[in-house]
Amino acid sequence: SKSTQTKQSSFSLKQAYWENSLTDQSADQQKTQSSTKSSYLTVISWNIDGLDSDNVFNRLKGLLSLLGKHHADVVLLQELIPPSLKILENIMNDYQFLQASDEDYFTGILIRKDRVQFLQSNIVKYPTTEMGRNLLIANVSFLGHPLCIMTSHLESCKTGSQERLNQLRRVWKWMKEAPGDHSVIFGGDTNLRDWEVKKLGGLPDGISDVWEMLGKPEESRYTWDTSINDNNEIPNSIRLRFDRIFIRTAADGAKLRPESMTLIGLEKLKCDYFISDHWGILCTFLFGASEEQRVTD
Amino acid sequence: SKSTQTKQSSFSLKQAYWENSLTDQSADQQKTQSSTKSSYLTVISWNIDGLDSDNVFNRLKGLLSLLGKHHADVVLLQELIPPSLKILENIMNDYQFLQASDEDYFTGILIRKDRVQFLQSNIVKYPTTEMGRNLLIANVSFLGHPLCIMTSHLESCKTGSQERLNQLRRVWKWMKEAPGDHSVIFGGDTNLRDWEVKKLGGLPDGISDVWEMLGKPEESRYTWDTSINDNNEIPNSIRLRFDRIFIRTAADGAKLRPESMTLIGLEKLKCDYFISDHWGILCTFLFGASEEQRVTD
DNA sequence: CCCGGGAGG
DNA sequence: CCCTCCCGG
Repeated sequence: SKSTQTKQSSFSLKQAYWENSLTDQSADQQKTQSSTKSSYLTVISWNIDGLDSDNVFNRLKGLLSLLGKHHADVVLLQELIPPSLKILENIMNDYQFLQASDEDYFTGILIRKDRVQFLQSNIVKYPTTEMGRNLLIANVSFLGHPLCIMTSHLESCKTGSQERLNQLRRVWKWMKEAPGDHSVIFGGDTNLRDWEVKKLGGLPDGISDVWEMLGKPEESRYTWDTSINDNNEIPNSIRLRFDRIFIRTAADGAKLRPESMTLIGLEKLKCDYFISDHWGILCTFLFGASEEQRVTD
Repeated sequence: SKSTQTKQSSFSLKQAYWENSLTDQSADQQKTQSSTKSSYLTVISWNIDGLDSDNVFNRLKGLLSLLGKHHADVVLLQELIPPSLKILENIMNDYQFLQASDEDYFTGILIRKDRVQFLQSNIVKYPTTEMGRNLLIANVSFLGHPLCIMTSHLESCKTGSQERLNQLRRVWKWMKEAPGDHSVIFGGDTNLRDWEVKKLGGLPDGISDVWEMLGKPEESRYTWDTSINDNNEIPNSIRLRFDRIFIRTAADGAKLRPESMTLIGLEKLKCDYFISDHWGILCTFLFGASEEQRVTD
């Protein structure tokens, strides 16, 4: 019956999320993954391609499996759609959900409740977007550190360049104007091409690109890569670094420092499809002493 | 019979050219048009849209009619094609013809033999053109003044911007490096947008845009204007100053000075079509004293 | 030879 | 959500 199927489906999704969840014990042995006690802040940013209606169930299951496995402190999602959001909310009940809209597709910030304390949130409009895009901001506290978390899905396509750069300037402005005691992390699908950032004169003072800070590792460069990802059936091999993490360290207090960045969602599902046409970014951060100081401790 | 038709057609074209030719007497009364004795140098530059195969005969007849009427000293044509060139050469036998190629479409310089003495010519390649474009140069003598005449059809379309600017730099370089005793006139279809010239830092020292020198007259600004010209059936009204005349005055000797610029080909033919999708530019120049000196003579 | 949108690769 | 080509406006 439909009812039985639905229950089975629901169970299957719950299982995908919870069966892979790391116990605190196993997580403690893996510094790039989160446990209740870890001092690492872990962040995932991922455009989950909610506009693609193919293999939705399998992809959602794959997504839940990876989100359960990594159990990140903060999850930034782009292209959420109402039905998927509802399911994620229902299953990932250890997270607090913030959403930037409730119609069409939108971004969300997921906060792991046992690790991160929610303080307040804000939705910033892009006045000239033609695609309903905006900036979602959450102020939170992590191990006593005030954090400003932001996500956005900047205007898409090459033709959206002008508007995209308007939006990027606005993002950077909000990052710069966040309270001085806050560390600021922006993660999202920027749709940026490198020449566009160059056109703006590069990153503004005080804002850094986490991928660059980590030495531009080639293996986590391209987050949209049709040489591997064939969800969109694009015959040409095109690789772009659409998804980016920016940080601004707090003026006072412990300094936020990126430790690692890896891509997730690289494995094909059994249905011969990827979870999304974008890879996800999994990023870890530490507060406090510099690398040198920490090593000599 | 076909033979009769051809003869009639040929006669019709010859008539179009010669019947409108000004006599020296009437021309002397119109300073903007050329007579054998006039000290005005008259130049026409025109992209005659050889790639449009509609109404070819009528358009050629209209072209010949206008070229006969103005009887310019120098005619710079873009988008000549072999069959049209052959006809023009045959009928306009009072001109010497230079052509930049003999296949596809190409530019030409027509020199009125009783007024302008041909010295030499040169074809300069654009190494990276994807449209077979080049620069055609003629060194001539007009009333004892050495002149360097240039024409080109720079890379077309918005997408050709980068290559077009490469070509423009090359044109300007050749203008600057012409012998110091020569006045240099470039006329052609530059396909330029104003922002592109701005991007290059404006016109280089020593090179002037004739339309600007004449005070930017609004009535001869746009040489490609779909608000009037419907040859291309473009419903949007778009007006661009694609066709331009540049000059560089000689370092020594009499200085070349533009006197007037008007657009030609603005009238529709009986077949409800224009001669070209571009207007032609008719320009007059004078050598010698400045305006003030000449007036007080 | 403008612009934008849609299809196909 | 890449690119190019084609078509209609």
